[in-house]
Amino acid sequence: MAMVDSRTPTKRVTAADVARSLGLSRATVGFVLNNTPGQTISAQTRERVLAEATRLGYRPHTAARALASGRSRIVLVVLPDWPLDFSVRRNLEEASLALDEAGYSLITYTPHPTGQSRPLWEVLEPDVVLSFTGSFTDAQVASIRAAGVRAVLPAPDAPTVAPYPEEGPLLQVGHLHALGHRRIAYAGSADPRIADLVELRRSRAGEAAARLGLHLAPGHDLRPGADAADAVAGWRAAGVTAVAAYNDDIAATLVGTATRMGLLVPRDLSVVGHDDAPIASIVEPRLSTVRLDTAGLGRYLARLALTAAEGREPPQRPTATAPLLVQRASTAAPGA
Amino acid sequence: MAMVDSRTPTKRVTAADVARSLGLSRATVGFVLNNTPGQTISAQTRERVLAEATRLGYRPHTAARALASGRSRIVLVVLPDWPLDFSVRRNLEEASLALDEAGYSLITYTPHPTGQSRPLWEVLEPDVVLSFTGSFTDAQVASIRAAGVRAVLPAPDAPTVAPYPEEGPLLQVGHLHALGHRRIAYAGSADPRIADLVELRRSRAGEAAARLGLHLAPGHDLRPGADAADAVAGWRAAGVTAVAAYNDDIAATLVGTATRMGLLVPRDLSVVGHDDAPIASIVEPRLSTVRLDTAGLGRYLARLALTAAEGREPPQRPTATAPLLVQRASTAAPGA
DNA sequence: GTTGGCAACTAGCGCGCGCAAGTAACGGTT
DNA sequence: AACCGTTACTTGCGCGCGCTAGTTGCCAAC
Repeated sequence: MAMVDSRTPTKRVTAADVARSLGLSRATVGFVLNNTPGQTISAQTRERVLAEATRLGYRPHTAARALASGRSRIVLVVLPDWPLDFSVRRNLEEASLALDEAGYSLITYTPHPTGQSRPLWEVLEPDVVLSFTGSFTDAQVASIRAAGVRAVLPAPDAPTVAPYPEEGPLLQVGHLHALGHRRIAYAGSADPRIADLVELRRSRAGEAAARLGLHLAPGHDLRPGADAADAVAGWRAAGVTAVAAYNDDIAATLVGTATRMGLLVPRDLSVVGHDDAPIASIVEPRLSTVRLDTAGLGRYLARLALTAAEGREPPQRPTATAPLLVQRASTAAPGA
Repeated sequence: MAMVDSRTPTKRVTAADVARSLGLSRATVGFVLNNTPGQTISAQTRERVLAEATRLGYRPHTAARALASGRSRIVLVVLPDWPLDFSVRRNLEEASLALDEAGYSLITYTPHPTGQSRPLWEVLEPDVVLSFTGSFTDAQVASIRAAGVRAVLPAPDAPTVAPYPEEGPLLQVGHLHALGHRRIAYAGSADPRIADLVELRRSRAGEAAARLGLHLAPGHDLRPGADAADAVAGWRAAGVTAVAAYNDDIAATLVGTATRMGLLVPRDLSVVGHDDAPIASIVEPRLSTVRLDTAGLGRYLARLALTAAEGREPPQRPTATAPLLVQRASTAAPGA
């Protein structure tokens, strides 16, 4: 039982310590700890090494390993400037877990708009730099390449790999239609930084409506937490009975506004969210929403990074399962 | 003009390359590039080295430097689970810039709720690990220390340096008391990962109550999104008219539960949150909450990290970080 | 003329690890 | 008996850098 004094930090345990303590050579210890292929180590020795390593509390020195092997086992994910949706963050967590299993670490990085500080890819020397939004500027690619990073994703010459098929709006509209709603509107987010994604989801919702023989009532772009009384009043006047929202924040904002106006959700207005964020089950009434397979998407992202790190072929289309509509209390038949 | 072929990455330029190209020794180059104190280098040589380094595109190898010096020049900021609003992120950017000027890099890290993957402080071996929320669990501190990190902020033995003095609960209880509430309870989070922080805030609330001549009614630890009908019913039976919540998620969960039970917030129950998270202004009624003033916190954090990294005395605490009670619609006088 | 001091460097070790090359022992083959 | 292949290791170099302990030349002081 090794008692660690927190005041005078004990000198770090190296592979040489483990070797010395067992009367073995450092190389043998290294072979065991790395499972180096092409090396034959007796099962007994392997056991002893592993046991002694844990007993002494050995932790490989990342910098030394990176220096010797030339690979940092770091995947740097470059995030956009705008605040990330809940689903995106879950996605990243999942990717991080998957990478972790393979011995890689995922680090996120939001470049400064000013560009004043040294980009993280110069400091960390990651094996892979991956843009979450699926694009880098030419200057960024040049900078990353100059920093010695082998794998940049997406590769400038390769087509963009869209992690999200954006089928959520289809489920939203389908759900509302199935409940009997015929006048449906789409509520986007007014945040200009995600205008593209909002537009994409809105058009997907429009397509879904068209396929059902409807067309969407005029929509509004809202700001989370801001009062949306005008939008709600407008929809009511236009006979809209249900709204599909860009995400759960927007949906909850709508529900709050409607309640404040004396309306009853879902009787007077059905609202369906997107992402199944925590807020969806916190607010009253709890939000019907779309749950994405963030785990599947995250794993896909991880495999993308892994194959790039090891110079293998990128995986096929994401294996993520289709999104799922979670029905809760914010949607019902019109007037019910 | 060195043309870099993006396909076959050029071998990296080392300090030895710079030295060889000038007919100098590696040590001299190192002294110039590091501005090593106690070394006398002629101005001319210094110029030549710097010029040649930029000409060849020399970039110090972070891992090698970390290995040799024993310091990674990395500051790891541990972020909370909830999404950060824009002002907070701006503060982090500010901190990052300030650290960058001092040759340090700021890396943010959000630990996974599951805790399944290897924490980043084991991988990066940062010089400083800094909790943005001002608290670590004992397990976290132990893990960080075990990873060989010298400076952990806030230090467990020096709570006075914490960026957040945890005065929020004081404001919460004071606010409820001022509204006329005399039977007040505290609602914690049942999440075991933040048990310490929950306990700290709860005891702060208890102290505040005692100072006002009250003592807190028995509390409950809740789970965000889970129905808290039992807790609410118990409080009602005990004559509790107001609840201070650990954070806005818990507060919103309480408001939702109460509404579902047919109670009216704040008439039948006042609820005050903590953090002024986005959800606080999304739900209906909007939550009275405590806003932690993050203005200037970024630069303060940077200075805090820097002094810790270099073993100097920590700076004084800026007065700007005093928390603020934001009154919205979830609190009122009892029965009002 | 010796000494001492200082400016301006250089030689080289060590950080911890990965891995190529070498070695010793042993059993089986020709 | 010589040779080979396999197992189970060991020796030792190199990754790039920080930094201590020199070394050299030159000039001032006694």
